[in-house]
Amino acid sequence: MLQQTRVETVIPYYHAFMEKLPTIEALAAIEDQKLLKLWQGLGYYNRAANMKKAALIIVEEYNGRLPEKAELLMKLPGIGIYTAGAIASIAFGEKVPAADGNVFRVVARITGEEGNILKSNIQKKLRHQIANLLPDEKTGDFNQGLIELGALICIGNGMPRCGECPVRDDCMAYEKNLQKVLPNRSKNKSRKIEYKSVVLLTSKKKIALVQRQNDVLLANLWEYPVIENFCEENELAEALQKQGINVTGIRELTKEKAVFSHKEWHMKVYYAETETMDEVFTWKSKEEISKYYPVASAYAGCWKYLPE
DNA sequence: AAACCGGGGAA
DNA sequence: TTCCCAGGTTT
Repeated sequence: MLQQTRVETVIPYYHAFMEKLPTIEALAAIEDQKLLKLWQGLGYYNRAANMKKAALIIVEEYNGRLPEKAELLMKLPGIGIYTAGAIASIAFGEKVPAADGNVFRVVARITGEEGNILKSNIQKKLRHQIANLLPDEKTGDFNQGLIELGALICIGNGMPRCGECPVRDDCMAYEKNLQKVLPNRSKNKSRKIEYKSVVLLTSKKKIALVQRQNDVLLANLWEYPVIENFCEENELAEALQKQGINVTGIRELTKEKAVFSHKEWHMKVYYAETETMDEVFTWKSKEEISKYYPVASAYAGCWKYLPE
Protein backbone atom coordinates (compact mmCIF):
# COMPACT_ATOMS: atom_id res chain seq x y z
CA MET A 1 0.00 0.00 0.00
CA LEU A 2 2.80 2.36 0.78
CA GLN A 3 4.42 2.11 -2.64
CA GLN A 4 4.43 5.68 -3.99
CA THR A 5 1.67 6.53 -1.53
CA ARG A 6 1.82 8.72 1.57
CA VAL A 7 1.56 7.12 5.00
CA GLU A 8 -1.32 9.40 6.00
CA THR A 9 -3.28 8.32 2.92
CA VAL A 10 -2.68 4.64 3.62
CA ILE A 11 -3.61 4.48 7.30
CA PRO A 12 -7.42 4.27 6.99
CA TYR A 13 -7.14 1.78 4.13
CA TYR A 14 -4.70 -0.28 6.17
CA HIS A 15 -7.08 -0.52 9.13
CA ALA A 16 -10.06 -1.50 6.97
CA PHE A 17 -7.86 -3.99 5.15
CA MET A 18 -6.56 -5.67 8.30
CA GLU A 19 -10.06 -5.89 9.73
CA LYS A 20 -11.41 -7.57 6.61
CA LEU A 21 -8.34 -9.62 5.72
CA PRO A 22 -6.41 -10.37 8.91
CA THR A 23 -4.51 -13.35 7.51
CA ILE A 24 -2.63 -14.30 4.37
CA GLU A 25 -5.16 -17.10 3.85
CA ALA A 26 -8.02 -14.59 3.89
CA LEU A 27 -6.22 -12.41 1.35
CA ALA A 28 -5.56 -15.40 -0.88
CA ALA A 29 -9.27 -16.30 -0.84
CA ILE A 30 -10.96 -12.92 -1.32
CA GLU A 31 -13.02 -12.23 -4.45
CA ASP A 32 -11.33 -9.83 -6.85
CA GLN A 33 -14.26 -7.43 -6.78
CA LYS A 34 -14.22 -7.19 -2.97
CA LEU A 35 -10.46 -6.71 -2.97
CA LEU A 36 -10.75 -3.88 -5.46
CA LYS A 37 -13.49 -2.28 -3.36
CA LEU A 38 -11.14 -2.26 -0.36
CA TRP A 39 -8.52 -0.60 -2.57
CA GLN A 40 -10.91 1.92 -4.18
CA GLY A 41 -9.32 5.38 -4.29
CA LEU A 42 -5.81 4.27 -3.36
CA GLY A 43 -4.57 4.09 -6.95
CA TYR A 44 -2.07 1.76 -8.62
CA TYR A 45 -4.60 -1.04 -8.59
CA ASN A 46 -2.07 -3.64 -9.78
CA ARG A 47 -0.73 -3.56 -6.26
CA ALA A 48 -3.92 -5.18 -4.99
CA ALA A 49 -3.85 -7.89 -7.65
CA ASN A 50 -0.15 -8.53 -7.00
CA MET A 51 -0.72 -8.79 -3.28
CA LYS A 52 -3.37 -11.46 -3.78
CA LYS A 53 -1.14 -13.35 -6.21
CA ALA A 54 1.65 -13.25 -3.66
CA ALA A 55 -0.70 -14.49 -0.95
CA LEU A 56 -1.70 -17.46 -3.10
CA ILE A 57 1.96 -18.35 -3.65
CA ILE A 58 2.74 -18.00 0.04
CA VAL A 59 -0.14 -20.30 0.95
CA GLU A 60 0.69 -22.88 -1.70
CA GLU A 61 4.48 -22.87 -1.66
CA TYR A 62 5.47 -21.53 1.75
CA ASN A 63 2.84 -23.11 3.99
CA GLY A 64 1.24 -19.73 4.63
CA ARG A 65 4.35 -18.08 6.04
CA LEU A 66 6.35 -15.31 4.38
CA PRO A 67 9.83 -16.35 3.25
CA GLU A 68 12.43 -14.52 5.36
CA LYS A 69 15.20 -13.81 2.86
CA ALA A 70 15.15 -10.77 0.57
CA GLU A 71 16.20 -12.93 -2.35
CA LEU A 72 13.05 -15.08 -2.01
CA LEU A 73 10.74 -12.18 -1.15
CA MET A 74 11.79 -10.48 -4.39
CA LYS A 75 10.30 -13.34 -6.40
CA LEU A 76 6.80 -12.58 -5.09
CA PRO A 77 4.55 -10.39 -7.27
CA GLY A 78 4.58 -6.76 -6.13
CA ILE A 79 7.68 -7.12 -3.99
CA GLY A 80 10.73 -5.45 -5.50
CA ILE A 81 14.17 -4.69 -4.17
CA TYR A 82 13.03 -2.06 -1.67
CA THR A 83 10.06 -3.92 -0.17
CA ALA A 84 12.05 -7.15 0.00
CA GLY A 85 14.85 -5.34 1.83
CA ALA A 86 12.41 -3.65 4.20
CA ILE A 87 10.62 -6.89 5.15
CA ALA A 88 13.81 -8.95 5.39
CA SER A 89 15.69 -6.42 7.51
CA ILE A 90 12.88 -5.09 9.71
CA ALA A 91 10.86 -8.27 10.25
CA PHE A 92 13.57 -10.90 10.03
CA GLY A 93 16.86 -9.14 10.81
CA GLU A 94 18.65 -9.80 7.55
CA LYS A 95 21.57 -7.51 6.80
CA VAL A 96 20.32 -5.92 3.57
CA PRO A 97 19.56 -2.31 2.62
CA ALA A 98 15.99 -0.94 2.36
CA ALA A 99 16.39 2.11 0.15
CA ASP A 100 13.16 3.89 -0.72
CA GLY A 101 12.70 7.40 -2.10
CA ASN A 102 13.44 8.89 1.31
CA VAL A 103 16.72 7.05 1.61
CA PHE A 104 17.93 7.92 -1.88
CA ARG A 105 17.29 11.58 -1.10
CA VAL A 106 19.06 11.43 2.27
CA VAL A 107 22.10 9.61 0.93
CA ALA A 108 22.35 11.80 -2.17
CA ARG A 109 22.43 14.87 0.07
CA ILE A 110 24.92 13.40 2.52
CA THR A 111 27.34 12.21 -0.16
CA GLY A 112 26.74 15.03 -2.63
CA GLU A 113 25.55 12.63 -5.33
CA GLU A 114 24.66 14.74 -8.37
CA GLY A 115 23.22 11.96 -10.54
CA ASN A 116 19.49 11.62 -11.07
CA ILE A 117 18.19 9.54 -8.15
CA LEU A 118 15.27 8.25 -10.24
CA LYS A 119 17.63 6.43 -12.59
CA SER A 120 18.36 2.80 -11.85
CA ASN A 121 22.14 3.05 -12.19
CA ILE A 122 22.29 5.86 -9.60
CA GLN A 123 20.00 3.94 -7.26
CA LYS A 124 22.25 0.91 -7.62
CA LYS A 125 25.31 3.00 -6.74
CA LEU A 126 23.61 4.49 -3.66
CA ARG A 127 22.38 1.05 -2.51
CA HIS A 128 25.95 -0.24 -2.65
CA GLN A 129 27.17 2.67 -0.54
CA ILE A 130 24.45 1.96 2.04
CA ALA A 131 25.24 -1.77 2.03
CA ASN A 132 28.82 -0.95 3.06
CA LEU A 133 27.57 1.04 6.05
CA LEU A 134 25.01 -1.44 7.40
CA PRO A 135 25.52 -2.56 10.99
CA ASP A 136 25.62 -6.31 11.70
CA GLU A 137 22.99 -5.94 14.43
CA LYS A 138 19.63 -4.18 14.25
CA THR A 139 19.95 -3.58 10.52
CA GLY A 140 16.21 -3.03 10.37
CA ASP A 141 16.41 -0.22 12.92
CA PHE A 142 19.21 1.38 10.93
CA ASN A 143 17.16 1.18 7.73
CA GLN A 144 14.09 2.61 9.44
CA GLY A 145 16.26 5.39 10.86
CA LEU A 146 17.36 6.42 7.38
CA ILE A 147 13.79 6.27 6.09
CA GLU A 148 12.45 8.26 9.03
CA LEU A 149 15.20 10.85 8.71
CA GLY A 150 14.05 11.41 5.14
CA ALA A 151 10.36 11.46 6.00
CA LEU A 152 10.57 13.88 8.93
CA ILE A 153 13.72 15.99 8.59
CA CYS A 154 15.50 15.59 5.28
CA ILE A 155 12.17 16.13 3.50
CA GLY A 156 11.57 16.00 -0.22
CA ASN A 157 9.09 18.80 -0.76
CA GLY A 158 10.39 22.07 0.64
CA MET A 159 13.51 22.98 2.58
CA PRO A 160 14.92 20.18 4.77
CA ARG A 161 14.98 20.88 8.52
CA CYS A 162 18.76 20.80 8.79
CA GLY A 163 18.64 22.44 12.23
CA GLU A 164 17.07 19.24 13.60
CA CYS A 165 19.31 16.84 11.67
CA PRO A 166 21.59 14.56 13.70
CA VAL A 167 24.02 14.06 10.81
CA ARG A 168 24.25 17.54 9.35
CA ASP A 169 27.96 17.80 10.21
CA ASP A 170 28.62 14.89 7.85
CA CYS A 171 26.36 16.19 5.08
CA MET A 172 27.68 17.59 1.82
CA ALA A 173 24.40 19.35 0.98
CA TYR A 174 24.37 21.11 4.38
CA GLU A 175 28.05 22.05 4.19
CA LYS A 176 27.78 23.54 0.70
CA ASN A 177 24.20 24.79 0.99
CA LEU A 178 22.95 22.52 -1.78
CA GLN A 179 19.64 21.53 -0.16
CA LYS A 180 17.66 23.02 -3.04
CA VAL A 181 19.82 21.36 -5.73
CA LEU A 182 20.13 17.88 -4.24
CA PRO A 183 18.80 15.40 -4.89
CA ASN A 184 18.74 15.72 -8.65
CA ARG A 185 15.50 14.30 -10.09
CA SER A 186 14.33 14.16 -13.69
CA LYS A 187 11.48 16.50 -14.51
CA ASN A 188 8.00 15.13 -14.94
CA LYS A 189 6.75 15.11 -18.50
CA SER A 190 3.74 17.14 -19.47
CA ARG A 191 0.46 15.30 -19.27
CA LYS A 192 -1.47 14.23 -22.33
CA ILE A 193 -5.03 15.51 -22.33
CA GLU A 194 -7.89 13.21 -23.31
CA TYR A 195 -11.46 14.36 -23.86
CA LYS A 196 -14.43 12.19 -22.96
CA SER A 197 -18.18 12.33 -22.63
CA VAL A 198 -19.70 10.51 -19.68
CA VAL A 199 -23.39 9.74 -19.33
CA LEU A 200 -25.15 9.13 -16.04
CA LEU A 201 -27.77 6.88 -17.58
CA THR A 202 -30.62 5.99 -15.27
CA SER A 203 -33.60 3.70 -15.45
CA LYS A 204 -36.06 3.26 -12.58
CA LYS A 205 -33.59 4.62 -10.01
CA LYS A 206 -30.83 2.32 -11.28
CA ILE A 207 -27.63 3.59 -12.82
CA ALA A 208 -25.75 2.10 -15.78
CA LEU A 209 -22.23 0.87 -15.02
CA VAL A 210 -19.50 -0.66 -17.18
CA GLN A 211 -16.40 -2.51 -16.02
CA ARG A 212 -13.09 -1.35 -17.48
CA GLN A 213 -10.74 -3.81 -19.19
CA ASN A 214 -8.02 -5.47 -17.13
CA ASP A 215 -5.06 -4.15 -19.14
CA VAL A 216 -5.75 -0.43 -19.09
CA LEU A 217 -5.55 2.54 -16.75
CA LEU A 218 -7.82 1.90 -13.74
CA ALA A 219 -7.95 -1.80 -14.63
CA ASN A 220 -11.16 -3.63 -13.69
CA LEU A 221 -12.69 -0.64 -11.95
CA TRP A 222 -16.22 0.37 -12.84
CA GLU A 223 -17.31 3.54 -14.58
CA TYR A 224 -20.34 5.16 -16.13
CA PRO A 225 -20.83 4.75 -19.89
CA VAL A 226 -18.21 6.80 -21.72
CA ILE A 227 -17.50 7.72 -25.31
CA GLU A 228 -14.35 9.32 -26.72
CA ASN A 229 -14.14 13.10 -27.20
CA PHE A 230 -16.49 15.87 -26.22
CA CYS A 231 -19.80 15.44 -27.99
CA GLU A 232 -23.15 17.20 -28.21
CA GLU A 233 -26.46 15.85 -26.90
CA ASN A 234 -27.61 14.53 -30.28
CA GLU A 235 -24.29 12.78 -30.95
CA LEU A 236 -24.44 11.06 -27.57
CA ALA A 237 -28.05 10.02 -28.15
CA GLU A 238 -27.04 8.57 -31.52
CA ALA A 239 -24.13 6.66 -30.04
CA LEU A 240 -26.45 5.10 -27.46
CA GLN A 241 -29.07 4.41 -30.12
CA LYS A 242 -26.47 2.37 -32.02
CA GLN A 243 -26.26 0.10 -29.00
CA GLY A 244 -30.02 -0.22 -29.05
CA ILE A 245 -30.71 2.22 -26.25
CA ASN A 246 -33.31 4.95 -26.60
CA VAL A 247 -32.86 7.81 -24.17
CA THR A 248 -34.97 10.74 -23.06
CA GLY A 249 -34.31 13.85 -21.02
CA ILE A 250 -30.72 14.05 -22.11
CA ARG A 251 -28.92 17.15 -20.84
CA GLU A 252 -25.46 18.33 -19.94
CA LEU A 253 -24.86 18.49 -16.19
CA THR A 254 -21.32 19.70 -15.68
CA LYS A 255 -17.73 19.32 -16.72
CA GLU A 256 -15.18 17.39 -14.66
CA LYS A 257 -11.42 17.09 -14.79
CA ALA A 258 -9.35 14.17 -13.48
CA VAL A 259 -5.59 14.59 -13.17
CA PHE A 260 -3.32 11.53 -13.24
CA SER A 261 0.48 11.42 -13.15
CA HIS A 262 0.77 11.06 -16.92
CA LYS A 263 -2.55 12.21 -18.36
CA GLU A 264 -5.62 14.35 -17.80
CA TRP A 265 -9.21 13.47 -18.52
CA HIS A 266 -11.47 16.35 -19.41
CA MET A 267 -15.02 15.08 -19.15
CA LYS A 268 -18.34 16.44 -20.28
CA VAL A 269 -20.95 14.87 -18.00
CA TYR A 270 -24.46 14.17 -19.25
CA TYR A 271 -27.63 12.91 -17.62
CA ALA A 272 -30.13 10.74 -19.49
CA GLU A 273 -32.97 8.33 -18.81
CA THR A 274 -34.09 5.15 -20.55
CA GLU A 275 -37.01 2.77 -20.20
CA THR A 276 -35.36 -0.62 -20.49
CA MET A 277 -32.36 -1.82 -18.50
CA ASP A 278 -30.34 -3.07 -21.47
CA GLU A 279 -27.90 -5.90 -20.81
CA VAL A 280 -24.92 -4.09 -22.30
CA PHE A 281 -24.74 -2.27 -18.97
CA THR A 282 -24.86 -3.38 -15.35
CA TRP A 283 -27.68 -1.57 -13.55
CA LYS A 284 -27.22 -0.76 -9.88
CA SER A 285 -28.66 1.59 -7.27
CA LYS A 286 -26.58 4.31 -5.68
CA GLU A 287 -26.47 2.29 -2.47
CA GLU A 288 -25.29 -0.85 -4.25
CA ILE A 289 -22.55 1.11 -5.99
CA SER A 290 -21.25 2.60 -2.77
CA LYS A 291 -21.21 -0.78 -1.05
CA TYR A 292 -19.98 -3.15 -3.70
CA TYR A 293 -18.75 -1.44 -6.86
CA PRO A 294 -15.26 0.11 -7.01
CA VAL A 295 -15.53 3.26 -9.11
CA ALA A 296 -12.45 5.34 -9.90
CA SER A 297 -11.95 8.63 -8.05
CA ALA A 298 -11.91 10.29 -11.46
CA TYR A 299 -15.71 10.02 -11.35
CA ALA A 300 -16.15 11.22 -7.78
CA GLY A 301 -17.56 14.53 -8.98
CA CYS A 302 -20.48 12.72 -10.64
CA TRP A 303 -21.72 11.25 -7.39
CA LYS A 304 -23.97 14.09 -6.28
CA TYR A 305 -25.81 14.01 -9.61
CA LEU A 306 -26.95 10.41 -9.20
CA PRO A 307 -30.55 9.76 -8.10
CA GLU A 308 -31.10 8.31 -4.63
C1' DA B 1 16.48 2.46 -19.81
C1' DA B 2 12.04 4.18 -20.39
C1' DA B 3 7.07 3.78 -20.13
C1' DC B 4 3.25 2.77 -17.53
C1' DC B 5 0.40 2.63 -13.46
C1' DG B 6 -3.42 6.81 -9.31
C1' DG B 7 -4.57 9.74 -6.07
C1' DG B 8 -4.01 13.35 -2.87
C1' DG B 9 -1.73 16.89 -0.06
C1' DA B 10 1.45 20.65 0.09
C1' DA B 11 4.06 24.27 -2.01
C1' DT C 1 -0.10 23.82 -11.40
C1' DT C 2 3.64 21.36 -10.12
C1' DC C 3 5.89 18.27 -7.13
C1' DC C 4 6.36 14.10 -4.73
C1' DC C 5 5.04 10.26 -1.96
C1' DA C 6 7.76 3.90 2.85
C1' DG C 7 7.91 1.52 -6.00
C1' DG C 8 7.16 -2.45 -9.16
C1' DT C 9 6.36 -4.44 -13.63
C1' DT C 10 6.37 -4.42 -18.46
C1' DT C 11 8.23 -3.06 -22.73
